[in-house]
Amino acid sequence: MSRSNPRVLSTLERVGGFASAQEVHKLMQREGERIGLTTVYRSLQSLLGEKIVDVLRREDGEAIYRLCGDTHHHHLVCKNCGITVEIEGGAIEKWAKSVAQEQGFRDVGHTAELFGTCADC
Amino acid sequence: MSRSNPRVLSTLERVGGFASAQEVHKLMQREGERIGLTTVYRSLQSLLGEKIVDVLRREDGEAIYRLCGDTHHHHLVCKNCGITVEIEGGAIEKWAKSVAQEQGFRDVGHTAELFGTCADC
DNA sequence: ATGATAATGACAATCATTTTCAAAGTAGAT
DNA sequence: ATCTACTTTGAAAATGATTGTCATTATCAT
Repeated sequence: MSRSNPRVLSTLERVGGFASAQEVHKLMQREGERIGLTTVYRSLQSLLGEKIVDVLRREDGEAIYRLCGDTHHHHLVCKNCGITVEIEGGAIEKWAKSVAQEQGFRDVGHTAELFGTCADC
Repeated sequence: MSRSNPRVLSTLERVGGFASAQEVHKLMQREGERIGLTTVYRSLQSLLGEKIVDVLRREDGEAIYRLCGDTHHHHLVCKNCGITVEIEGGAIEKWAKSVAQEQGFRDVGHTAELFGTCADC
């Protein structure tokens, strides 16, 4: 099918935080890389499938990506400045599992995000 | 400026869960209401500003709205048939609160959704 | 009724994302 | 090196949600 373009990954590494497909593309262009927007989208999609990157949504709905570790975690995002803290979600995992069982659901996954105002804002 | 159209609100009440602007509009049309899509968007925007509705994002980025009643709850959705169960989220509330405090965040809200396969599917 | 102000909706514009498809690259066999 | 089958690429068009525009319509106090 389609593998992820390594230059996209390395750019995202360099960013060290969240970036949208459009931003990654612009950044690469600015740095002289010749790559199409389509390829950037495809690569990010791939990386997402391989669980190498995480996706989140900005307030306007634009998808933003960033590298994620191999452990399943959640985010605490500042609504004001966008700073993000990774959170351990052990409590959530347990909760999800028990709720699922109660309701007779199988293969239950979950999303959970916290947002607020950080200490500096 | 622009106040929210009460029919939009009452439609959302009737839905009793999440719905996108497009869905609210379609629903109203099906029920014979004559209203423009633009007005639906504006009204939801208004309701959001007045904190009468909550907004969330679907996986594809489409914005979905729901009344934010006084009891905060979560959803367990079947990926296959779409059936939805409302879940009490006391455990999450506590978790969110404690995490927020640890990290020095204020005014922390959260989103949490569970999805899986229901017993009938 | 009149005029000021706000609400409405058809339509066009915007913008992220996806799809299409033909061209370019790659690897392996001969 | 040449041929062939397969994959990757990217330009351009399509899609779909959301927002902007602006003329028309409703509202309401005078």
